[in-house]
Amino acid sequence: MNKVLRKQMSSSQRALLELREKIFAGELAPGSDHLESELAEQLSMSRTPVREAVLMLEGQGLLELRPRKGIRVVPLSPEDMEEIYDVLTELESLAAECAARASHKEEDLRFLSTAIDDMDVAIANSDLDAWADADDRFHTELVRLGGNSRVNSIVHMMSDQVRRARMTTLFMRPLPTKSNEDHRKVYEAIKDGESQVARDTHREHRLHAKRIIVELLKKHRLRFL
Amino acid sequence: MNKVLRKQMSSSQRALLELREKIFAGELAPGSDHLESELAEQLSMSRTPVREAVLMLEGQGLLELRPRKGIRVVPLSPEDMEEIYDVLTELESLAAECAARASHKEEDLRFLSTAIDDMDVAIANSDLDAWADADDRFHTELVRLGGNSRVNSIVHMMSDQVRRARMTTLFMRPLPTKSNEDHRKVYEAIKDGESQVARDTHREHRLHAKRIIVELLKKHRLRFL
DNA sequence: GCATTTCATTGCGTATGCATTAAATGATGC
DNA sequence: GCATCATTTAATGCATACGCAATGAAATGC
Repeated sequence: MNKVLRKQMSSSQRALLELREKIFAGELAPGSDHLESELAEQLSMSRTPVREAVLMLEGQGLLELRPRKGIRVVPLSPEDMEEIYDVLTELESLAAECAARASHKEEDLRFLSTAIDDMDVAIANSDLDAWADADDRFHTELVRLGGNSRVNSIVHMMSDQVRRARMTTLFMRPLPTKSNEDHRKVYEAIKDGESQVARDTHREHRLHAKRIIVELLKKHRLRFL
Repeated sequence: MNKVLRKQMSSSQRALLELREKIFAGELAPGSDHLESELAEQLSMSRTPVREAVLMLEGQGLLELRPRKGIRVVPLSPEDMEEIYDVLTELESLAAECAARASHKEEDLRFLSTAIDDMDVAIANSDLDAWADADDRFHTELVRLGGNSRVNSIVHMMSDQVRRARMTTLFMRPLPTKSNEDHRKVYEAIKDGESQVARDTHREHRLHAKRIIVELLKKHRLRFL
């Protein structure tokens, strides 16, 4: 995130952003507890804006407020992952359906196709970070094209909740070579306005991804991420 | 809400509850703007806990913060209603599917069947308030039985967002006599563990309800509720 | 008149300090 | 030793104060 933009930001905004980053980076470890005053010092500001940021992050499911026990970075159990993937499956499928129905012009779908191409390249280079980035862009853009702002924000919220865990599992699973076929099918369906196909294809894609992740977590006995 | 419990509540909690009530009751009108200090005075507390409550309510989509313009009670357009109903359709269908798959014992489903019976009674008495209450309980319980805590909280959030509008439309539409047939079908499917039937039936039920509401809003040219 | 600048107002963002209350510690009785 | 109660500690919840910055009004220039 741009440091220049940050200068003219309110302290609460800064707290929000920096806490998010620290959470995603694992700098604030999952399951760890922190005091308001401690976080305030880390961010070199008073408790007030920190409290506000923490409240918002609690609403987004990233922190848990336990008065006098500490502010906990919520850890994810495999069951939580299942919950989240189920929500993502339903809402992204809806988004795919709506995107197809909206009959977008091909140029509106450029971001989507670029993301798909980037994933191909990333896989060819075995570049997992690049793949994850492109995959993120695909899903973000898909949901944006769906045009439902609630779906959009919920999906982003859920994606944020699994962000940390995703980084971990990404390097444990086999290269997602086949997954881009699904992405292409979804793309084509949207382009051709085949809403039912878009929906069903994406749904299958997501259900499959969920199964892989859940088995992975079970196999490696990862209880909290 | 119990007044005794409220005594031992923190001011922020009280602010949260009372603002919610005022919003649902229309005492804070949709689209209206308010200053922090104004709300603080109404609730006879300082700005600090009000700010905290307002932040949380913003996160729940009930308020919109527009610094120096006022805190706006977000109004719902017909498009917003469509968005919300679409989310509810997907997530409640998922919940129905999961509830069926979870193979609950019949006694676990008692709340559900009671709610259905209550709707029958309410319809027989043409008691719309009682019907709305029972319908609410049905959907709440359905989602609870689904066992996905994220689905649960999202559905509650969306239901809160449409709460006001629902009250209005409720009295404009014909008595929902047929709708209880759907509820019963969903109930039976859950009891018998037929997850696909539960899902599809509830989905149809919701899609139908959405169509009715949307047409109603169009017909009456209700632009903001 | 209309546009532009200046100025006053005031709502908000943040820091700070105090009151509250939950947890931890120690004291007392059994 | 162990349980119970008093005491201490310290983190939170809230009120308050203050400065900044945005907004609207007034004043000035064109």
